[in-house]
Amino acid sequence: MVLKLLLVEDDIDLATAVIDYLELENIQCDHAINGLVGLNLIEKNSYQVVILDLNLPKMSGLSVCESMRKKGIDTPVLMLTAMDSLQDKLMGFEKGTDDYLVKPFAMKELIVRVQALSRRRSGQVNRLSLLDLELDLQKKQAYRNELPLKLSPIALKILEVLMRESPNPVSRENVIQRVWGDDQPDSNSLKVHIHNLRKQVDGGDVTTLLQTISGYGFALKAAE
Amino acid sequence: MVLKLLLVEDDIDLATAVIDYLELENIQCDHAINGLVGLNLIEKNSYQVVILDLNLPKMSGLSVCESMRKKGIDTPVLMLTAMDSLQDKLMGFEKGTDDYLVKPFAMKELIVRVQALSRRRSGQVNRLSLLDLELDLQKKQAYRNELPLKLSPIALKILEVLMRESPNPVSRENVIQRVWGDDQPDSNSLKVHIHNLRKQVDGGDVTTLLQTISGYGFALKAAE
DNA sequence: TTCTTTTGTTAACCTTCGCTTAACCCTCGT
DNA sequence: ACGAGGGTTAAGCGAAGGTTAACAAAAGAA
Repeated sequence: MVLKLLLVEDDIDLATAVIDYLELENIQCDHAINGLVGLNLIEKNSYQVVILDLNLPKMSGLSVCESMRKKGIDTPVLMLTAMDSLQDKLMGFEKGTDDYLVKPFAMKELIVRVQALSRRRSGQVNRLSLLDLELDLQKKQAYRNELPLKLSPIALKILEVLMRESPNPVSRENVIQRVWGDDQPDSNSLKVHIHNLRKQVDGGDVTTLLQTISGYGFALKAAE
Repeated sequence: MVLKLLLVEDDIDLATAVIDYLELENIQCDHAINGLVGLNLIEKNSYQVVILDLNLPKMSGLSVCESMRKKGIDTPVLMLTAMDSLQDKLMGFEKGTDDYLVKPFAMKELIVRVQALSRRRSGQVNRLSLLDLELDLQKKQAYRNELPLKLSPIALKILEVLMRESPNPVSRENVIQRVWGDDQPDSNSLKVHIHNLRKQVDGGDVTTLLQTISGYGFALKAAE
């Protein structure tokens, strides 16, 4: 699955170095030059992880983090900082930061920390389950009520994304981004795949799990 | 919310120190003396976070982490280590570790890292509440008295605006601006949405929360 | 290779539901 | 009494979502 990050950093040299390095690892990374621009991008697009510099023009990394949390965006945040004082770290965690990295840092460490943050939502664990719905990522096979479902590769990916976020909803854009990455179909392809997925998951005589959140996206959970 | 952790650590002094400190913060913590015992506990019980020492008798922290991941348990893991080499960290992240802490560490930092790890899982990131009225921004779902309300996207937005300002009133213009932005409807649309919102929020046999401030706008608060 | 099967995309069509609109009602103050 | 501010209701429209089938592309099998 495609990783997409946002780096908010005013030091151009550092930023390009990071982005270049990430590219080598096949990780796509947008860049914002200050906190305000960053916050706008975060609201508009959906990222797997956001990397924030602590000291930014216009709006500090902490404020950005605080604002996005208040808006209900819970994308994992990795904070970059020149300082190593405990106080700073504590402050950051209070505002909803997920991890810290002290400058200067090794590129490789940045990568693995980013991956650790995103993994919680993608990879590593190979069996997901929700009630009687199960997904074996090794076998690339899903089951409902022990019975195997017949899912196309894309349907499987969509199911994976939804199960990772369950019971929270995922926006259409977010699903599309995480399933197709950048060459996205320009039609109602998602609708069709959701339809097929639904037929398999909720097809039998069972409680429906795949819910539509009007004007937003979809969620996997038992109806309330 | 009550946090329940497992600490796997062979250094008894360190372990008791940690557990005592956690207790002060009202965090409950089980203790395992070696990797094998730890792994068994992890399988049997369910923890919000597991704290693993890297060097353990019987079975190293890394192996424990690897094993639990292979079994499909995706509880967040915080690894404690005496070493600070990049290699060790990389190795750990590969096996599915979520975070690292180098000994010696400040207790306070341990706490916040544990909290950061657990927060991510339980989705308690953003919830607004006023008495028995709650709004989960993640789930895009509001509750009154634990019961889910059926709200349209616009009603939800209005509710969010009012809850953020509660108990202060918000002017009509302000609500309209924040909900519709620039292409505003030129009719009594707001009236209708408020009406629908009211039906859901104050519909049951409960104290009314959505008050009209005559000549100005609306406020969410208990009537006086 | 060639034929077959699976999978993904597209577009046309249908259905449902949310939003706007307008008409009407109620109440209160002057 | 009547006008203004606010509340209620229902109709209609349009967009969002769901369904279906045809075609294209890719992957397998022979």
